[in-house]
Amino acid sequence: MARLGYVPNHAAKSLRSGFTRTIGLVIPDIANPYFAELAKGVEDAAAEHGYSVVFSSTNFDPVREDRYLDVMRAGAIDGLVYAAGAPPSSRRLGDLAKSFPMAVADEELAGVSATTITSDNVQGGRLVGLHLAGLGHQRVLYLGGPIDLRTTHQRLEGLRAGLGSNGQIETAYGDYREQSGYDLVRARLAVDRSFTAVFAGNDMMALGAMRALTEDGLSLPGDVSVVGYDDIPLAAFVNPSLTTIRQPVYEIGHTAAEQLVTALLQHRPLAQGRVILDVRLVERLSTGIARRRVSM
Amino acid sequence: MARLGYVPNHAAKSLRSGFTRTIGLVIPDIANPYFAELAKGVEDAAAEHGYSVVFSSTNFDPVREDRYLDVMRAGAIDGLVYAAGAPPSSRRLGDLAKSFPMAVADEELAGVSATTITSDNVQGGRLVGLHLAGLGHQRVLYLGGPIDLRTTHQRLEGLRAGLGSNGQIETAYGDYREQSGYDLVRARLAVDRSFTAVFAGNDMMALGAMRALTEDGLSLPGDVSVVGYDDIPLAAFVNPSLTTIRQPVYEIGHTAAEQLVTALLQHRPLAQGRVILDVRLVERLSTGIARRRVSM
DNA sequence: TTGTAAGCGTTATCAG
DNA sequence: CTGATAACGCTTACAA
Repeated sequence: MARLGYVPNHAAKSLRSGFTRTIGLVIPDIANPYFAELAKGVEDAAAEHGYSVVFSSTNFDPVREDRYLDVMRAGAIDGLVYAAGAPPSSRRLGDLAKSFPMAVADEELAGVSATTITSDNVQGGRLVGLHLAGLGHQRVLYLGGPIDLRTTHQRLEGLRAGLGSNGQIETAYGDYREQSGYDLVRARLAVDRSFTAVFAGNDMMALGAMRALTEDGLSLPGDVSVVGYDDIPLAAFVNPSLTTIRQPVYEIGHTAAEQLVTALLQHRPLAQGRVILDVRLVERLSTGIARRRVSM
Repeated sequence: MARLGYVPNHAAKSLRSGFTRTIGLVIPDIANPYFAELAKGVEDAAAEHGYSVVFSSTNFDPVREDRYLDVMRAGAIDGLVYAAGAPPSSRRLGDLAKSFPMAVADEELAGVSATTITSDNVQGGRLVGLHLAGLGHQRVLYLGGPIDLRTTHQRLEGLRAGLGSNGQIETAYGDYREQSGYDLVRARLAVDRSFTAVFAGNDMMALGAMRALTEDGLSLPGDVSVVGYDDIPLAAFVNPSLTTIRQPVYEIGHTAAEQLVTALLQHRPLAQGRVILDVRLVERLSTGIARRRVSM
């Protein structure tokens, strides 16, 4: 009978069943290609199971985050993929995770014990360390991301391990934007020119670092090698092309949503596990043999 | 009082009121930076009015588009921002637009009389034509996007007008991907080397064109000038940096959602208007004075 | 002013 | 096994 185009009303169905077949996705910024790719993974996984995705770019705006908590409490979504980092403000989210199905992607939220899907940040750092050590680098400038993110420390930890006991690491922390990579390198060059390699917390900061180094008259990778993180599309196009760590960001999003949705469909609580996906080094032209160290 | 954290149930509210305070967004691919920026505009405008956004990347997949029609008919969303171009398959969408609040962004859907928000594609083409004519170019290779999109023809029309009566235009049509720009230029070079400039339908095709030209031993912009369209972030970073038309894509998304949501809030049908936003030429290093024409 | 009842469209349950 | 009924949580209208 109902093949004259009958479609059950969504609101009534939700009211009756308690489920909306919709999940939320919270990210810092959809226009950031890294998170756009993650969103794509989330949406694909959701669609495979008949779920829709409502997304929210928070920009770390507490107002916008709060609005989302209301959406959750109103039962407008059945679960949440949270990939917006860990602003100290949203500690409230931690409590909520206990009672609301939630998968955390891309970052480990301090104090939140939900299923977490990340890539192997320690391994990423280690691959960079091994690569640089293999090229003879011993003095490395590490341009970390936000200092309150765990990934920032994990990548440093890996770098230390990969570089070995002869390595000497200077650290500085930025905010993942191109300008901050530029600023940090300029500031560093003013006091210390002994490093032969820069490892940046993401590709945008690496680009900023390259800009600062080039402006200073240094050649890449002749004088200084640069390594990024993420492998955004830009990385292959800049000059010199950027050696970087490729994160399986689509997979991160896909896995997070997959875990969430299958748990939802089975009326089963989310396992409080950790999924750690592999990363790999993409070797391009921004890294090369270390120059002999010049005396300061 | 209800200030111990009471939040009205969303499904019940929707069932009763008939409105969900949610709009849909249909785009071809969220991982495409152009559409990600558009999505950001949509979400910002929606959030300003308390609306949520569920998005769907269709990839022009008819199955996924059909699923969306059901979501609409189920009343899960109050309206739709459609920015997924005009695949011939979805003519059905045209009928639906008559009965469902829908704003069309970025493209004019043939036969769909909804509010349409685009940038001024004729003007974009004209700016390119004037720019190239001013540099002495007369023979231009136009690498259009999909031939069934109106924008493809509008930009050509503008180019013709801007170039003036001395201009000679060869045309070829691709699919907006880097590879198609590459392929079209290679094919063209095999039969005709008289053009001194290439105008590509988007930046990705322009990059492909640059690759093909460079591989052929031509210098940019010494031998051939290249102009793109969109001004994606990559455009500023490639070598030589790409002269291109900047579309206000965030504005397109924002305006589309704004129109949709305000109409919804006022229980008023969407005006069947056209909003055409201005574009501008971003002059970079991929265009220069036309070389003296070499004989074939 | 405050309170009660009906109905939105489903689905699950229970009686026939 | 088929068919009527109640309940999901809210809002609006009407009665007290």
